[in-house]
Amino acid sequence: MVTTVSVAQVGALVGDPARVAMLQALMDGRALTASELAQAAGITPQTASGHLAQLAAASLVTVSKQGRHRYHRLASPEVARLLESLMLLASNAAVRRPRTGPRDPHLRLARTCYDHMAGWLGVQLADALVARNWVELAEDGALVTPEGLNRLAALGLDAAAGGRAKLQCRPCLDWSERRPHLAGRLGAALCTHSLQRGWVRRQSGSRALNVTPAGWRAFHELFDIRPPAAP
Amino acid sequence: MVTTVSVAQVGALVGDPARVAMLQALMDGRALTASELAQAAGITPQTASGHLAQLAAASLVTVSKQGRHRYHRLASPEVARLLESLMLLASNAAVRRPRTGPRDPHLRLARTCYDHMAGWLGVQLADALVARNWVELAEDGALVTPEGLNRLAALGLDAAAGGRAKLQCRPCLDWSERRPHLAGRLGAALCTHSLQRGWVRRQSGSRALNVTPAGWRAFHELFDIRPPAAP
DNA sequence: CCGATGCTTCGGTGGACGCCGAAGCATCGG
DNA sequence: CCGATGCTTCGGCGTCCACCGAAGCATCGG
Repeated sequence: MVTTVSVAQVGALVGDPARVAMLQALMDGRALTASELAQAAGITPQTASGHLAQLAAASLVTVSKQGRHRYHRLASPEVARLLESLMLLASNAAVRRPRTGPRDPHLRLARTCYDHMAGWLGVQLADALVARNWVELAEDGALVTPEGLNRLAALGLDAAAGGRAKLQCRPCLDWSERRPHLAGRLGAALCTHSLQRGWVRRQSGSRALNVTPAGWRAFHELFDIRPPAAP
Repeated sequence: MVTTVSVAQVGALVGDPARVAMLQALMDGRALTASELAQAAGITPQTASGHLAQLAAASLVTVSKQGRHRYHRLASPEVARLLESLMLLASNAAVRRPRTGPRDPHLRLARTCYDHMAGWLGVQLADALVARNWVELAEDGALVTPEGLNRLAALGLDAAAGGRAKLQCRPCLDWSERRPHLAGRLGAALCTHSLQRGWVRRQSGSRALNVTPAGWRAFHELFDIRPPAAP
């Protein structure tokens, strides 16, 4: 097993609290400077520098220097998916810790998960599409039904995804809700579509998404989603 | 970030060569004894015992005792997927190591990947279904086309998957071939179907699959797949 | 040219953990 | 009842590595 050592090396990289904190801070796809990441992880810049060098050497993050800043971002969506898997198993491991995921109510309501929407809103959207039989979701795979393909195209979702029949889909188990939401191209298309129409807005300096009044109207009309009673 | 520590703990578990070797040995879904796992990892039984206790405490593996043996298996498909992600990034990190994956030619030709088929055969099957426009595969999601649903049902694949329209699908990047193969329920159905019809047989004590003469005939007739020239 | 800012490298310290030998419990076979 | 097998716990050793202070380079603003 030659490759085993490599696998363990990657594992060891995500086995340190400081490094994981930095990677999680990058999970929305933004690029952050070394100092920002150091602060996110609660360590000094010189320690962070060492960690970032390791992450870059293993191609988990990429660096681009601009002036005296060095911007770091996740090297690929695969890294984001690795972190997803990790967070999933982490909360499973904390046996019956009822309060899963982040505490910030904004984050719990709606947030980005790399390129798609997660949180309460993400799960509601997934449920709505499943209820309409546009999509089937299993733990381990998703299926967009023929009807769903037509309806989603009629909504203009295919434009955001690059044309008809490009709405590949995959389930992504929601970190805070512990139920699947939509990822893959369909999930990404839903997210960009919602951002373009002004249904949701990125909350600066965070992965949280704010739902606008227009957004609540649209989600209600299209998917019968109302603001939750108890946030 | 309360949960961060948990995430790092799981990461640390997959950051040790011995533990990763044991988890990889479990990746085909079989249950193995502590001694077998110790041998697979190249460590003494007492060391393995400690590792397995940690893995069990974190719910990455489950244990069931039978007589004086204790059988260990992966606790859930999510663990298998975590390892997939890890192996993927690990081979990426090994910059331009041309020879990816295992060296055993049997493993490279065909093997199980938890519940579906991987290796050369798995990738060929995926390519064939994509070429027939039954399936679309993207890096980050899959789509079974309406035509594909009908054709796969006609082959009897839905029976193995539990009924019509239960052929949810997801892509899984092949470890040795570095190209996607089919996972999810469709992938699992293809695998059980092939096993039931005697097209492939499990090679005992390994994740490798042997393709039978009948299998080569079937794969050729249905998907125009022939044995590779250079194994 | 100079100080300030962002980031890195270097050295030394401390804690964590993987490893094995030895010994202790269970279970099976006879 | 006995020895053999499978697995675990315990203790001590060795190593690795995250951490920070201090110092060294780059870049920006003036």
